[in-house]
Amino acid sequence: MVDGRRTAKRETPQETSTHLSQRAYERLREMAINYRFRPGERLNEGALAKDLQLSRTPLREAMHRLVSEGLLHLVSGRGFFARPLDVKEVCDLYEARLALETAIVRLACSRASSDWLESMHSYLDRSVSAHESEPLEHLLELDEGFHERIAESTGNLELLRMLRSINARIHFFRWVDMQGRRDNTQAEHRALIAAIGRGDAETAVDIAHTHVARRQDQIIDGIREGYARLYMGEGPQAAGTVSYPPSSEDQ
Amino acid sequence: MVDGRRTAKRETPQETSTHLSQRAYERLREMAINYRFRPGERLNEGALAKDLQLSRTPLREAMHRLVSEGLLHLVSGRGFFARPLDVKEVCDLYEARLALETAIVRLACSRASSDWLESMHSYLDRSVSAHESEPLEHLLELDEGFHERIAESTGNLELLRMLRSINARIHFFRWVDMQGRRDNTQAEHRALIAAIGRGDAETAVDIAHTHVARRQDQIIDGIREGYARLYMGEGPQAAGTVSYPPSSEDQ
DNA sequence: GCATAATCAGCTGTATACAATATTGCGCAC
DNA sequence: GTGCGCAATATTGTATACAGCTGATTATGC
Repeated sequence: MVDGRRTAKRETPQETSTHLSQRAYERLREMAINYRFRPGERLNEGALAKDLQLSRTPLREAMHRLVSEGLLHLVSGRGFFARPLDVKEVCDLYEARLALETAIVRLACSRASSDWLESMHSYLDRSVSAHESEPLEHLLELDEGFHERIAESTGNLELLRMLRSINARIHFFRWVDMQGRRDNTQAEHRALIAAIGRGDAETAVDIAHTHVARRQDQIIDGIREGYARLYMGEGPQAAGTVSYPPSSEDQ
Repeated sequence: MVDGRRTAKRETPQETSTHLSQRAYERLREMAINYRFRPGERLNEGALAKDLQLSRTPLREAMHRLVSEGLLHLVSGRGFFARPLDVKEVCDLYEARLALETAIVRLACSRASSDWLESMHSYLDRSVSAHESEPLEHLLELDEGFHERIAESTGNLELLRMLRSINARIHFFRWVDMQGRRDNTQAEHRALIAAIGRGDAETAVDIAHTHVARRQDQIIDGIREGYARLYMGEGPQAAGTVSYPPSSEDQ
């Protein structure tokens, strides 16, 4: 009666990762990023474990990692919570992203290889062909990919890691924001790559700055809209305990 | 025979944190930051758990968090490893720190309150009095504290968090570096605060940049020295399995 | 009826059990 | 001696057991 689980796992043959805690991490991360949990919702380990078909041990390991990444909260004695919709936090993240992106672009200007420039042009070509037809989600991924590739071009894995971590946490808000206006960022992206190609740091930084900062202005509205979207109608879960946020400190 | 542990815990009365996984996290973090483990060393969960007087469950939870923070590595099927001494990684971290610090100082210029400026002056006064007498470790903490306070002044918790994370990972190398020369950074710190106080972003950024970048030059030597220090004589552990590094990619 | 106390179910945090895998040590051929 | 294969051993990854705490619900006094 003990070992049935381990073999049952094999019944679903296309398991991607060997370890359950890793699988749990990936799935929970996706859920947290997209606010599949209601903001501030308390997460029941038993129920989640059953859902994901594993035991609480690897589940909790995954959850601890997500706490480190700011995607879940842990309250002593009360367990894990989905991150709340925190306006201050999102603003901080946007500001941090702006700082990062600026530094990354500046570095890219002095390091971008011609191979890389070529690959970016073809990346943008592919993005163009995708533009109006694709679902929003995919367009956003293309945009994130664009900026992460610039980070990769610096060769600095830590900057890339930080950018990815921030992108994960603001992903949902950018998605909400994009629903309002599907504006075309293609031209700006081209100009940015051109400037990087010329090694023109001042222009490149200026473009990147404007590009990122423009959204920052609108983001607070976006968060409000996100609130509405999650609590009215189309929340990802059916009937919900709208439970206690850990209520850190602000607003 | 099962419940003895829970009460045994109380025998050491000055327990700071309620949860064992939290305690394990704090202790392991300190150990990882200071390379109390040999670089790349495989960490035996059973032995560690016995050392820390807890079971493997909370220990592994703590370790997963440290993996997220780049202080441990996890290799599928082989367990947890101390981070290796990775020259490329440390260089990346220094570069990222430079970028962060620049952005932080720029923000601080437009946000620093007079209260904050006053508190910084008294912080520097206290640091002066400590200077030549204190152990290196304490001087380094003062320096880290100085920079983290500037980050706090921006009000941006994410920038602060990122700075702290980086500082933890380069702490050891700064320590090694300081052993070479106990140079006086007081004057630069004063000048930096003064520039921030005037809202003079260009000067402030320039000071911060020089201040951080200067060390970057010397850091590679520092890492080499760190190698020597850890492998020759004074390693923190007595007789050791100098076992397999996960051998990521470089050098 | 309202506030407070007592009970109870549910959940978390930790320890332990156990199967599968990795590593070590040994014998043996060469 | 050196390299290979196999047995024994150790260690990981996961499941389960269980004590104590949290929050809720019911009971009780006024």
